[in-house]
Amino acid sequence: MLISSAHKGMMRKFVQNSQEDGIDISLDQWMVLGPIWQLGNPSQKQLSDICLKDKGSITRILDILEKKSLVVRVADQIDSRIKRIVLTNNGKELFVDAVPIMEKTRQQIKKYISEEEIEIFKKVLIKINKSLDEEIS
Amino acid sequence: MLISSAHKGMMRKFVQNSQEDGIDISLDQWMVLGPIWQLGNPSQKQLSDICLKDKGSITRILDILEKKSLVVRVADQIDSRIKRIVLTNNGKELFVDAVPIMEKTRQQIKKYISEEEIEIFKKVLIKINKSLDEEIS
DNA sequence: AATAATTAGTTGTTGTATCAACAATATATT
DNA sequence: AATATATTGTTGATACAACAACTAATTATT
Repeated sequence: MLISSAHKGMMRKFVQNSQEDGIDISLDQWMVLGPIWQLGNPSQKQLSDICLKDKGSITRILDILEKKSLVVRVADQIDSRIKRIVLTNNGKELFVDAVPIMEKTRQQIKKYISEEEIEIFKKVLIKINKSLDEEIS
Repeated sequence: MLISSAHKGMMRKFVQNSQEDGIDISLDQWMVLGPIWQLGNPSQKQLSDICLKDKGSITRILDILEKKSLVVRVADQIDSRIKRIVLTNNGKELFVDAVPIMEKTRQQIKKYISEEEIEIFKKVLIKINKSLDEEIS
């Protein structure tokens, strides 16, 4: 319950901050856009692995990002099953604009939390994720 | 990202455990069913407050729960705007069956985590939620 | 008592999630 | 080379989210 609430709250906060700065993007769209930036021109498969989202979800988020002309799909020359995702100039701009908002949100959230606490917090999250992975396999 | 991943993983785990035991319920449905049990016959407003969900979401989840005949809506005698949510016998049964699954899931997740770590983890989550509340008001 | 403001619940819209079925292309097997 | 298997992406179904517009009923105001 607490996790759910914190998770939701953080998402809401980020979107809210973005809108205050006139950027129209959802957190999910952001969470896909980020990895596209970092990975170069990833395939949708890579994105779905990194973003922890279903292929189907990625397809639909990319549909939206493409409609907003932030991104284009380019068929891979070698393996024509693969579509590589390329940021448009629009997309790059938006990304650059959004970075400080991300940072601002992070600061707002961490305001009352010490470094040690954050370390332990992260450790626990990682452990939780590890336990879950174990059971799945 | 970590929080998102842990949150998703835990939800998945619970649903998976439920299905293994032949119970067909989503975590969201469960998260509404629980409070109905605890609060007696709550109004939908109470549910939406406690579950941290929109009124609209509650309406639709209850639609589903009613279709599965786990729950019925009963108009309040005094204030006829209010609908009180009542568990059917089916609903009560399912609830009782699901409790040990919840517990099992909790144990699986906490396996490698010490009590102290959990305490700090909770504290951080509460702080995060508090920071977020602050900014909203 | 009549009107205004508030509250409870429903419904529509848009965005997203998972799951499953499917098409197209690549790779492995024999 | 022909068939079987696996992989990538799309699509449809169902479940959920936030937000906003709306109805019906209750409470406050004047």
